Amino acid sequence: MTLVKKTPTIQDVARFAEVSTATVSRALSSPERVSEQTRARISEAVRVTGYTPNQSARSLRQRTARTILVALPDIGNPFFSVILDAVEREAACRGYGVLVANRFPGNSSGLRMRDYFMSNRVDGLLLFDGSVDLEQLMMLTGDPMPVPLIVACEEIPNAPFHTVKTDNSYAAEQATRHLIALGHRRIGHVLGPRGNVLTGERQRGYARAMQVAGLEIRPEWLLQGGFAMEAGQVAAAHFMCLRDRPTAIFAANDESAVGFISGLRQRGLDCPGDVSVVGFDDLELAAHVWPPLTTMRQPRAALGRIAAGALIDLIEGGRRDRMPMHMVLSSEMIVRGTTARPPAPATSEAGPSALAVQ
Amino acid sequence: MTLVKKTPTIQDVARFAEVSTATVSRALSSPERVSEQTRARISEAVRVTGYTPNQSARSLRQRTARTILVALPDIGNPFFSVILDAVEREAACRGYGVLVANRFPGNSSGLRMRDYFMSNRVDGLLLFDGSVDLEQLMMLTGDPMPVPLIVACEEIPNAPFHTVKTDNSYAAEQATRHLIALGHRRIGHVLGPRGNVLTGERQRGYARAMQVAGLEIRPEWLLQGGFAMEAGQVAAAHFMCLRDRPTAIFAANDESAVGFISGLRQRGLDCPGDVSVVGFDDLELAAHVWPPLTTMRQPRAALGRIAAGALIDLIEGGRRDRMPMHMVLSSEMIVRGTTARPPAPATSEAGPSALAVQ
DNA sequence: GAAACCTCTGCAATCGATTGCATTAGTTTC
DNA sequence: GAAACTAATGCAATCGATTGCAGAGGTTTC
Repeated sequence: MTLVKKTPTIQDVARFAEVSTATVSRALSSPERVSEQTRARISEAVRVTGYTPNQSARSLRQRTARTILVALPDIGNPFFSVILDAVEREAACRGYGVLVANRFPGNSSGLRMRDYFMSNRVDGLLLFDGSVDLEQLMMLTGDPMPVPLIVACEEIPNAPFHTVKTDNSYAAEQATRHLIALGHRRIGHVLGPRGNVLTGERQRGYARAMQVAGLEIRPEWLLQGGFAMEAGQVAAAHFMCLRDRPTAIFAANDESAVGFISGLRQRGLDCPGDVSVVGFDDLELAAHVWPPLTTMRQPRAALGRIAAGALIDLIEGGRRDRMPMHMVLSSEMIVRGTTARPPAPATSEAGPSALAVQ
Repeated sequence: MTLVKKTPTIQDVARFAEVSTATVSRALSSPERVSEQTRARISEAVRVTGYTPNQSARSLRQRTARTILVALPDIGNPFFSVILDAVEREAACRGYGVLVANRFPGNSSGLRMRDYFMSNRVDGLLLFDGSVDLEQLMMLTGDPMPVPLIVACEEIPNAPFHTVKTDNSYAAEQATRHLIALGHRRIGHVLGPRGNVLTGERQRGYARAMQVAGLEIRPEWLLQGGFAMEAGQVAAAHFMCLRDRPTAIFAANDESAVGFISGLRQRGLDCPGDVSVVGFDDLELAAHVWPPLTTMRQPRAALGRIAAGALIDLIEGGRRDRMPMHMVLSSEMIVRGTTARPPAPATSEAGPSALAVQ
């Protein structure tokens, strides 16, 4: 009914409440500084006019945007989208908006982020993309780290940033130990994408578990892979070519695990009958494929929430700590249907050679 | 090296280039209005100072935020996250930022969106969430639709908004026809969530295909479902209880299809050996589960791109057309491994009763 | 050569909220 | 009862870019 000509401003509220704009502003941001009755008049005026503060004006004056920038390598990936969900929730609760920036082809991403900061559109950066150019980033943050920045999930080696991540290496070790505990001795690993930090950490965890158990790591059991389902399928094809196959595989993530299992199936091998497989991440997918996937759960929602919260603390605290802070969340083993004891014949067949090596 | 004390402003550029700020502003936004040499001096000054326009100041003056708000029911869902990806790309290309707003518990979402507009943080709204309160929305858009708004994927019935979506009903009809063409006569449908517009459209398409082919639709073959994998698994449990089972199922989406298939498997039924299943959406998942899922592909990336483009056109065109525009993208049948001819015994068994009904 | 017309540039107001400083009125202290 | 203090409010500058208006200088037109 009420045809709104223009969005109401603080002036309108002030006029209606018969006070100055300064008083209105104070009534809204620090109510204790305004007398009870004036406050009541202003509340009423706000209600009647339907006033909402203009964020641009506020940003301009206060030099804060109440917005964070979330940089992701791939929003389309369910791994990240669940995290983004949690980030958005946390930010919204604390009155912040969330701008998303997906990785761009080329390495222009760093520049794009720089632009967001320079143009005062965002107050802080939540970086999930480890591939951003380090130099561009350093240029962004300057020396005394003037830009609130948290690197999450991925990690930029040797860079002095706050990080929030999960215990990748230890989790990978646990996943491998689960297979060992089941009786597997010949265990392979589908690697993550080449050059990725996480790939390295998970491989290290796998290697440590094998070493500790005194098991052999054959180079041909390290299957080239990646974080996509296709990569898992390709790894399965390579797996089939092995003359001396492992009885279990630790895959770098759930998607490669699922691709790997479906690749096995296509070629007549059963999981977990012939080969046990353990994944990493615990995507929704994992519980619902058949057989349901045994995997290491990464607390993705918690990670998003904590990262966003920490970033906003950083923004509001104004303390640009010299000491980077590292928060590590722990993962959890979720045992489902893709892992089982090794097949009897395979074990006896492999027995001698495995012993011979030790 | 260069320790930046403060972000440079247009004043700094003006001083360096020895012109007024007005000229700098014009040189950047309408270069043809500034002489060649002045322009060169200003470019140089911009380069040296590292100037980037302050977006808050610009927004305040021009009353545009160069930002769109994308409202989603569930960012964590891969269906939407791929769309969001495309939206972000398109928006970025056209110089717009993307703020995301996930659905909030309660029905406060509409108010939250209203706030974004009233506070001048966003110029337009891309609405993927059909559950937003219609009244709150109308209040937002006012009568002559002053707020650029596009409803995508979902649709708000009887509301005069621009829409971008796929041909759900027709696509569902095609999916069902595929099953009929394979020789199935007893075909069931795992429904989407109750009350959802898409659920209705897909069910209608299913019903039309069945009618046109002269096939019976038994009420007990309409299995309660939803868009989640769990829902598919529950539907499979109900399916098993049927005394007279369909030989094929059209599931409302890929996730319910995958859940359904895994539910069948758990209970000893094979797909497509015993039951053929066709899904809807063509998520990444679909190609990589085993067997790979036959499904109707929705052009999600195209949808995101087109919706974002149309919204920005709307914002920039300034033409608040009275006539709502409806863009319909078409889906594509993707035949993979979950559909096959019906099993011979089941067909002969069902033959008489099916004939009797006709 | 006066009028009309460009082209280029600067002045200063403007967008809407915040905030340092000043002012008024009322209260406490000794 | 003067001094000191506190509480509540207003004035006006400020954040940084954009833009209507006007003026300077030059060119074209008749």
